[in-house]
Amino acid sequence: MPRVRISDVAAAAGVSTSTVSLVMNDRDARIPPETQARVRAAADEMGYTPNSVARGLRTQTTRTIGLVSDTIATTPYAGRMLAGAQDVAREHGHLVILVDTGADADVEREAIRALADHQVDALVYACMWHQVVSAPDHLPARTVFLDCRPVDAGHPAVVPDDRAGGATAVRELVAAGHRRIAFVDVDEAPAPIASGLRFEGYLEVLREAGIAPDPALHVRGAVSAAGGRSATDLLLDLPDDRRPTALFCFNDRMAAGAYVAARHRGLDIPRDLSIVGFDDQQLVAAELDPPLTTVALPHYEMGRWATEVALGVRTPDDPGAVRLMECPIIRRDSVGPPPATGGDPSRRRT
Amino acid sequence: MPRVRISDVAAAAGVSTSTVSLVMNDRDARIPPETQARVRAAADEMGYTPNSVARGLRTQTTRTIGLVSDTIATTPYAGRMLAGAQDVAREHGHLVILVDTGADADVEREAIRALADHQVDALVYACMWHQVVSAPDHLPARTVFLDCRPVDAGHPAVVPDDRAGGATAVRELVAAGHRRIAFVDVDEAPAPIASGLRFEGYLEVLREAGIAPDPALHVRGAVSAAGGRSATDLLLDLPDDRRPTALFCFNDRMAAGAYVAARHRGLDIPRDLSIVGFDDQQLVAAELDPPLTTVALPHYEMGRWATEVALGVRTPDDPGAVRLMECPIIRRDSVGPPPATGGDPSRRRT
DNA sequence: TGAGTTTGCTAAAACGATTGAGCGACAGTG
DNA sequence: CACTGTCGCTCAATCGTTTTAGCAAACTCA
Repeated sequence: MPRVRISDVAAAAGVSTSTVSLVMNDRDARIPPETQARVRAAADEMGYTPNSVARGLRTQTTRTIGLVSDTIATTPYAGRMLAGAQDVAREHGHLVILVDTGADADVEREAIRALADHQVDALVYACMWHQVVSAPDHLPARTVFLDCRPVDAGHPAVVPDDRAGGATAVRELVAAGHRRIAFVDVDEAPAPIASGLRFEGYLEVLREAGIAPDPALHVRGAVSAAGGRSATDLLLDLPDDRRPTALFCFNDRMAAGAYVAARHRGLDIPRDLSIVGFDDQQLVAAELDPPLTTVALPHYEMGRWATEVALGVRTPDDPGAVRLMECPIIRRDSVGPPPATGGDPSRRRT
Repeated sequence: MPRVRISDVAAAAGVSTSTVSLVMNDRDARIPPETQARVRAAADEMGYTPNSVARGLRTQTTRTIGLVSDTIATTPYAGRMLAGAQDVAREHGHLVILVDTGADADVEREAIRALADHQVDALVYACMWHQVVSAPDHLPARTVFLDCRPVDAGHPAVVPDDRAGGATAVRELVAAGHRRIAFVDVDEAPAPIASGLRFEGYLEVLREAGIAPDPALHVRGAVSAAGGRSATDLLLDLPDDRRPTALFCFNDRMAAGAYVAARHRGLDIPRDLSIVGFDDQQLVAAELDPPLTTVALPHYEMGRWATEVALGVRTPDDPGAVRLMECPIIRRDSVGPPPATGGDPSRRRT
């Protein structure tokens, strides 16, 4: 069965297509209720909804937004950004056209072009993780950067507040009574922005608490469980009086490695060692034993924010500035008070 | 700067819009090379690309496909289906409009409507995991089901071959020499389709190998590490001569729980116990220690297949039948030969 | 030379909505 | 009664393409 057009409805209701359009869009109050009712009845009856393509051509607005990302879709990591974007789009009657460029510049250029050709009303340019990008050319006017910031401003951007997140993590540890707190960092080059920022937060809280930072407590490893494990081994090899009682890990996967390292020495978490991670990756943080206390990346909220400003339903408090989104702490069971004695902890598990 | 239209190019090249269109679409061989070159030069110069909305209206084809899913985007699980769909779409010059319904029937209905209004050329209806769904009404003609099968046929569908996948997993264990192989199943009600199918594969291979199935070796637990752990505990509590030497776990998360249970008894994997999982969830399978041998769900391939048939660039070998996609085994380090003796394995770790 | 064919292009009609201008009927007013 | 306003609707243009039909000139051939 072919689609029903506005002219079909018009014929059925005995009016012109103009009238149908006017009624369907509530655009002319002068049309008497009876006629409105008649039109609406006909439309419902026939299951009419306007063809978006035709409408788009006429109104120059398609009720779609483009979402281009480097690898958001193919990776488990940041799906909730997409969910946030999606939800906002739906709330405002928009559809989202997603294109995952696989971080290929040619694909990206082509995608942006294609989205422009499709007349998306807005574009959100998303990255997998917090980074600085050189904004591609020919971006639509309404473009918002998500989880990345363009080198040259000009478009709104939202990223996680990694510094504050780092501070939150460390503050949790300090509040539990720890004073020897290590930062299990990544050793990638160039260092991810998040790394430096979280470290800043770490130092800030140490300063707040009057704890002198010990360079030996800042270790690095690959971004993986294995990397976290070997970095943690370095820490646990320190002499008793310098060994940390708590770890702030760059992310949950590295924290998982820290668990392994601790377990291999018979250390109990959190009795002998407290750990806080970052990212709140369900599959790892919640499944660890004990479940990991961690700082969540506000992916969903960032996705919402970006889409709201792209759609123009929200204006940045401080246009021009990069919006920092708060990273909340998720308390689970990997943080406790430091062990009473500095002595060698039991090698037996309870 | 406003978009450049075909009429701008026509003016610049000193021809009519018809000619420009004809040239751009290679539709009339009678236009002499010089004119073609002139038109193309003008178009390139001005950066002209046709407005997809206008073209869509005229040609009744938008070069977009709709992808509606229950929760594919918001969950780490099946992102690669999306990637497969995306890649195929791009290869054929299409864009994908994604809508995640959150498994809400109203949202779904509305989304399908909206996609139809936008005149998507095809629709793929994706599910998070292999299930039977009652196909919603008013689906576009070119609809394909992905990772689910409609109760009433009528549209092509593709799902993983869970039975064969189960067989593959168990065959791996049999090949390593195991004879007492347990199936750590899920205990959800109703049981997921995959559960029954994988169990069938399990039984099939046992039969092949002349091994009598032992009902005590079929245990169940919640779909989580905790569930896997407690189910495994049941198994490890069995008397020595009935205790399994190998586990086939319903999925990787449960396998992770099995690791925990094994470790708590001082069992080494794979020396004392071999384990194979299912799903190949990177974050868990690859990060376990030792890395988990598992059977992969062919999400990417299914996404590709579904999109190819939706786009009409591939026709199902057997239209009407549900396409079963092979689940390949990913060999890592959690499978080894059974322990030489049936005696009590060491409680010390190496 | 004239008829037919080919060449090189264009006019104009779609596609299906939205929307500003406007028209006829009627009511109200002076 | 003439004039103005309002009401209830419609006309027709428009958005930017694609595509069919076809025109005029050049060419071919008998």
